[in-house]
Amino acid sequence: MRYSNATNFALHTMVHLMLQPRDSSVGVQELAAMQHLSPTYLSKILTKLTKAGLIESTPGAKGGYKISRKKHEISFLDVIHATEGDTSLFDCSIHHEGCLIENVMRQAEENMKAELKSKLLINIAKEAESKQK
Amino acid sequence: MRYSNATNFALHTMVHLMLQPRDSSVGVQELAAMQHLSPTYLSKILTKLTKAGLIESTPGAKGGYKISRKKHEISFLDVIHATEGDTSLFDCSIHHEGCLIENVMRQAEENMKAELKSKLLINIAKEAESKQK
DNA sequence: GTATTAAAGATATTAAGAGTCTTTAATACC
DNA sequence: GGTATTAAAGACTCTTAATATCTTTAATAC
Repeated sequence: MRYSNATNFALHTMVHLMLQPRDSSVGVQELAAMQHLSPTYLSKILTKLTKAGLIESTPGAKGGYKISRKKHEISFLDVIHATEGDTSLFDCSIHHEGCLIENVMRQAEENMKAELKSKLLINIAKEAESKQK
Repeated sequence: MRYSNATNFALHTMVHLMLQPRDSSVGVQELAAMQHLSPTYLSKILTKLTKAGLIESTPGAKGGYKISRKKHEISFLDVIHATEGDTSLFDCSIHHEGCLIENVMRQAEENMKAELKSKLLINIAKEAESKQK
């Protein structure tokens, strides 16, 4: 059980976009080159982020992607939801109601999600920025 | 991303074995029938649990599986490790050292694992037993 | 109109999970 | 020792999801 590579790429791209000057779009070629990915592949991931409202896309010449207005509210969990979908880590197909085992697993998952929801990407971006200097 | 079915079956089987009278072995046929699984499939899962030291197997006539002596120390995490392996939920292949994103993900994972380590199967077994009565 | 760029669709490849079948080894019982 | 029983191990199949590429379409700037 592992988060997909797409989630990793998405998180790094999000942080990168957060560090761009206001209202400047970055094309998929540049973003893909940065992470050594093919543009078409990263494009799939970026479309998911766009549909989730985490970034905004403008097609056409001089187009590209930029971070959404919600920049300061975007959490790790938001990105994970966008790329992984909103599925449960654990599903007890045997006992449909009130499975004791499932209750424990679900609680652990909820706590992890709560933590990932409390971690904002903007803080990572700021930390990365100050490290570079 | 989801825990495998094997983990679910393993957890249920463990609880069942915990509720057996002391030193009585249960065969894979019985365990499989209970969960509507084929014996050969469940056997694969049971072998993992055996190798992890969570249950003990005796081959041959009148053989089968029984819970290990560590009965009162076995946690959810122990079973998950046995079936899922000991891999990380998240791996940042880009920045090998001190990736800020990876740090956050790893911390969340560690916290979840700590919680699953604190939850003992024996308590679930006892609760299930008292519910049946 | 032309160049540029995101979105969408079709498709191919790979990896992992799920599951079966067969063979081998160990044990109990006669 | 022989037979029935049962776990372990290996080979193999099937299905699904992730990964990835290529092509076409639509939108935008100039």
